Amino acid sequence: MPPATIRSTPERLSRPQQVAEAIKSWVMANGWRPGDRLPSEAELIERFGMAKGTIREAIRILEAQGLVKSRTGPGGGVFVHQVSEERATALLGNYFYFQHLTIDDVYQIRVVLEPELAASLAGKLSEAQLRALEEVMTCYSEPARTAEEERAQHLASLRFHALLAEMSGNPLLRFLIRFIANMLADITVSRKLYAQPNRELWSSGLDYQSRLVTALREGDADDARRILADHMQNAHRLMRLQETVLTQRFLPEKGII
Amino acid sequence: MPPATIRSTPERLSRPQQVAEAIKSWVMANGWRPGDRLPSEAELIERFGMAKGTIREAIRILEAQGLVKSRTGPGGGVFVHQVSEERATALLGNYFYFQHLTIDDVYQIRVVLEPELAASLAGKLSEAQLRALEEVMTCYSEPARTAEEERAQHLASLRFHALLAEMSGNPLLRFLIRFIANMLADITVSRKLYAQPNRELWSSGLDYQSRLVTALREGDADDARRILADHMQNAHRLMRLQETVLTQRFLPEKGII
DNA sequence: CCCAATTTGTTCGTATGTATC
DNA sequence: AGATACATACGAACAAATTGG
Repeated sequence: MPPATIRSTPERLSRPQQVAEAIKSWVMANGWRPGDRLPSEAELIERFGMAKGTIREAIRILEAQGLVKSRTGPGGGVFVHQVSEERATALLGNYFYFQHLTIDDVYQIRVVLEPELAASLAGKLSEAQLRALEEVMTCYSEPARTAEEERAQHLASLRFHALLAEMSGNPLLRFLIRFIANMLADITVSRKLYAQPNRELWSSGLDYQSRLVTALREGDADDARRILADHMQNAHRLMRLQETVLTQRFLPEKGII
Repeated sequence: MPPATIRSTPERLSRPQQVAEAIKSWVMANGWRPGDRLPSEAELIERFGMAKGTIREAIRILEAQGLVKSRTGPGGGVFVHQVSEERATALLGNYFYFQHLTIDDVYQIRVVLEPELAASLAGKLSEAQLRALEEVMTCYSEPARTAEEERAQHLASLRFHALLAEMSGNPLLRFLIRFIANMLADITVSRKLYAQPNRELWSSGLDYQSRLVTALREGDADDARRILADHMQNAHRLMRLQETVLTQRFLPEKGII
C-alpha cells in the first residue's frame, strides 16, 4: 500500500482537511469500493503521524460529505460509502439556501426536463411500474376539502414526478428531477403557500397525469412529451402568482416525498 | 438567544453530528447571514456542555458542507459562509462518482437545458457580455494541430457554455449547466478521450457558437434555441461513439474551466 | 446472561500557532 | 515587539457500542 503522503502546505488547508483529501485520493487510487474498510483509527494515526483528534476530524469531514460511514465495536471501523441521493440532495440544497430562487426559476427547468423524462420512458415501463404510478394518482382522485388535504395532494403529485424519475435509466436526469421535486415539496410543507385551495391546478394535474400514463403505456413518446410540457406550463402559470422566494431553510437529510 | 438544545436521541447520530445540526438550526432560526460570527469555541463548549473535541468535530462537519469558515487569531472565530458554487459542485460530484453516468446521459440533459438557456438570454445581454463570449471563441478560431491543442480547444468550448450560463439570472439553470460543463471538462483533462483530433466536432462547434452570438445580439430567442439544439444534437452524435463511463475520479474543489 | 475483546466515541489538560492591536 | 484572543493540535485516559464466546 502506498504511504499516503500528504502535501506539506497546499494552500492554507487545515490539517484535518489535508488528511481528508489524502484519504480520499488514497481510496480512489486503490479503487476501494463501498463497503471496503479503511485502516483503523489507530493505524491512520500512525500512518499520518498525527494526533487522534486530527484524524477523527478528517473522518468527520468525509462523513459529512457522505463518503464514509463508521461503526463501533469488533468488525467496526470506517467504511467507504456510496453517497446517497438523500445526502447529495441535502448538500446541494445548502447551496440553494443562499441563492435567490424563484418559482419561475424552478419551472424554467421543470418545463424542459419533465417532458424529456416522459418521452424517454414511453413504452419502456413495465405494467407493474405503470400500476405504481396509477397508485399514487389515487391520492388525489377526489377534490380536496380542506387545506390539509390540498397540501397532501400536492405532495402526492410531486411524488408522482419523483417516482417517474426513479424509473429513468439516466442517473443525472433522475437526480435533477427528484431534487427539484424535493425542493418544491419542502416549501409545500414549510409554508402556507397553498393554504387556499387551488382546485384548478390539482384537478387539471390529475387529468394530465392520467393521460400521461396512457401515453407511456402505449409507447407514444411525442404524446407523452407534449402532455407533460402542457402540464408544466399550466402548473407554472397557476403558480406564477406566488412569486415567492424558495428554500428558506436547509433541506433535511431525510427526503420529504 | 435561544438555548440551542439538542435532541437527546434522534436516530443514531453521533454527538458531533447532533451538535452540527443544532448549530445549523440555530443559524437558521436567528436568520444569521454569511459573515456573521458564531459563538466562540469556548462559548459553544459551555452552551452545549460538551468537550472541545466534540465541538470541533461539529464545526468540521459544517465546514465540509461549506456552511462555515473559521479563522484563527483575535477577531477570529467561526463564521457563517455562503456555500460556494465550487463547493457545491465538488459535493455533488462525489455523488456521481458512484453512479454509472454515460455520455448519452449527460447529453440528454444538455440537449434540453442549453437551448433553454440560450433562448432565455436572447436580447438580454450587454455588448460587453457578448464581447466576452466572442473573446472565448477566439481560442478555437484556428483548427487544432496537436492533440494538446485539441484538448485546450475543447476546454475553451466548454468554458463558452459555462460563461453563457453565468449570465443567466436563473441560479438553478446556471448551476446545472456549469456543473455539467465541469464534469465534461474533468473527463477531458483526466482521460485521453479526445486524443485523436476530431475536426468535424470543433469546427462545427465554432460555426454554431458564432451564429448563436449573432442570434443573442439580435434578440432572436427562437433562433438561439434552434441553433443550440442543433449544436447539442450534433455534438452528441459525434461523441456517441465513445460510450464511456464518466467521473472516474472525484471532482476537485477548484473548478477546471 | 455475562464477560472479554475490539473499535470508535468523548473528555480533559496542556501546549502551539496565528492574527490583531 | 509584546500582549491578547482566538483556533489548532497533541496525548492520555475513559466511555460506549458491538461482537463472539
